[in-house]
Amino acid sequence: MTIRLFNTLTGRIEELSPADGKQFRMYACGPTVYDYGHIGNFRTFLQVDVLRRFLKLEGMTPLHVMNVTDVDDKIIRNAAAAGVPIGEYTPRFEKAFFEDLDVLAVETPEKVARATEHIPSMVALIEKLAAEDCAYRTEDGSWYFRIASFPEYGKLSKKDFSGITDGARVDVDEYDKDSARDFALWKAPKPGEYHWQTELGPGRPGWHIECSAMATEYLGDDFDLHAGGEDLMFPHHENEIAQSESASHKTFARHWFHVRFLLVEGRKMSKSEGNFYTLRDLLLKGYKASAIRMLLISVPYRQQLNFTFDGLAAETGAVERLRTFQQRVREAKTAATENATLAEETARSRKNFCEALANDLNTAEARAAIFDLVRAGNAAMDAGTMGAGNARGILEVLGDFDKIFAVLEDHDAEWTKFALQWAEREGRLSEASAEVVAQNSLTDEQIQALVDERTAAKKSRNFARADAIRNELAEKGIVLEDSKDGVRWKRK
RNA sequence: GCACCGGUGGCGAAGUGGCUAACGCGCUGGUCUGCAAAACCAGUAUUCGCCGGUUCAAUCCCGGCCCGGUGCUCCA
Repeated sequence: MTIRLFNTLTGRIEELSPADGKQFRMYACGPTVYDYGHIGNFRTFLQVDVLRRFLKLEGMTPLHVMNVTDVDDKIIRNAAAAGVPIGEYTPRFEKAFFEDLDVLAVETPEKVARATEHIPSMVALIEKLAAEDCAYRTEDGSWYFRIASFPEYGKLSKKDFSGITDGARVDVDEYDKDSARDFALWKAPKPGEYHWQTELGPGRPGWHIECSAMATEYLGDDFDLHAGGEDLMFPHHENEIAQSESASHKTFARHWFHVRFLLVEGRKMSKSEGNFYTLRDLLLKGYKASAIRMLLISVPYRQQLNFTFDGLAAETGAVERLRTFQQRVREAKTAATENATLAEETARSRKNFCEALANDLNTAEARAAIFDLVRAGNAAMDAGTMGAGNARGILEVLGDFDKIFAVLEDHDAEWTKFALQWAEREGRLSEASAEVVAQNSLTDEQIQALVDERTAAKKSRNFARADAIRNELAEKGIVLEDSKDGVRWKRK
């Protein structure tokens, strides 16, 4: 199937295919590991995950490179405040970041590249730029990119820089608003600052050169797609293009994929608004990992997403419905004859699902296609008209759905427990909601023992005792489900 | 200020120049149950921010206005 995706560079929806016909080479800007990731960060990583998973479903092999920025102004500042070298400051946040990706079922890219481990590539690239007369050194020993040497500057973000002054420059990542100016490639160390001793002189790399150097090292001068959050379009990605194309004289990334920001309860997420949430904040509040993934995925990437707690609760229910359905199809007694209508509906669901994703990654429609199948399947099972072939077909479609959405397997309880243990280690257990703590105050074995006692009480028609146990568990957020073949329980 | 995106039922949200305006949650009714819960089924927007215009026909195209958001500065 032809995959069509919006390309920021051309402003059009275009066909997506690997240049070499087989391996899809993509680069995605990763985290700056100076703090825990927030849900806005993860929306971007999740949408890139959906993209790479869909490429795989369509038979392509991704070669996906992601950087980890482990040296920049913020890291230097925070590490100094904590009184440790940056090399001791970043590992815990990098570790936390990858743990969070696991929680959200985000696949690990084929290659993860740390900035501090690629200094020589960056130095080589800057030397190349200097040879091309696109980079120059200043009195303090820093190196800058000469924007005036790259007439196409602004082609990604559609900005007009024709009036740019040659030689105007800024030396830090964070600076006061002025005009766009030459950006730093290499920053000379301030007194006492950590630095590398290189052919360029002592210093550390600028933020933009890192991605250019590492993308080129692993993917070559030109590759299929470059991804990131919408805010990175300018200046970060614009600068990457300027550096890379000035050095290689080739088109850097053919396709640019930008994920829109999310709002929280209708407002921009910010610490001052009090609506700033890390993944771990949400787990400690009792929201399930699968619901968070589902919510952040369900709104197409080019659309602003309004993240709300009502929405999160709704997605919990939606995931539950899908899981219950899968379980029911697996265990259903099938009819002797196949249901032609149901087979048709199953095929249509699968077709709609793929077509929706192929159409600029419309996850909302893809998801709707699966719920259509849930309804049709349940109705057929109610009527006792689902054949064994029907069941196989439905499970196959659910399997494909889950290759993208990855929410059917239930790891929620273990991730919640993981977050609680982390909070305990960090002395942050007080941030957990009372309900989450209560839910995890009993072990699975203790719960099962109570459930068994209730079943026995029911059998001897001691409903008072049975109801007392049910209430006791309910108070701890544990719900029971009576069915013909026994009792199931779960943490709500 | 300049540039850009969006405003669809109680909430989240898809979509289309004319056909029943998806889907999830919620709500209401039903099936099931010792009673519940869970599960399942069914119903649930004559209407798509406001005002004009184009058109035989507009929620969808054009213009203006109002509201929310984003970029222009570190940010996913």
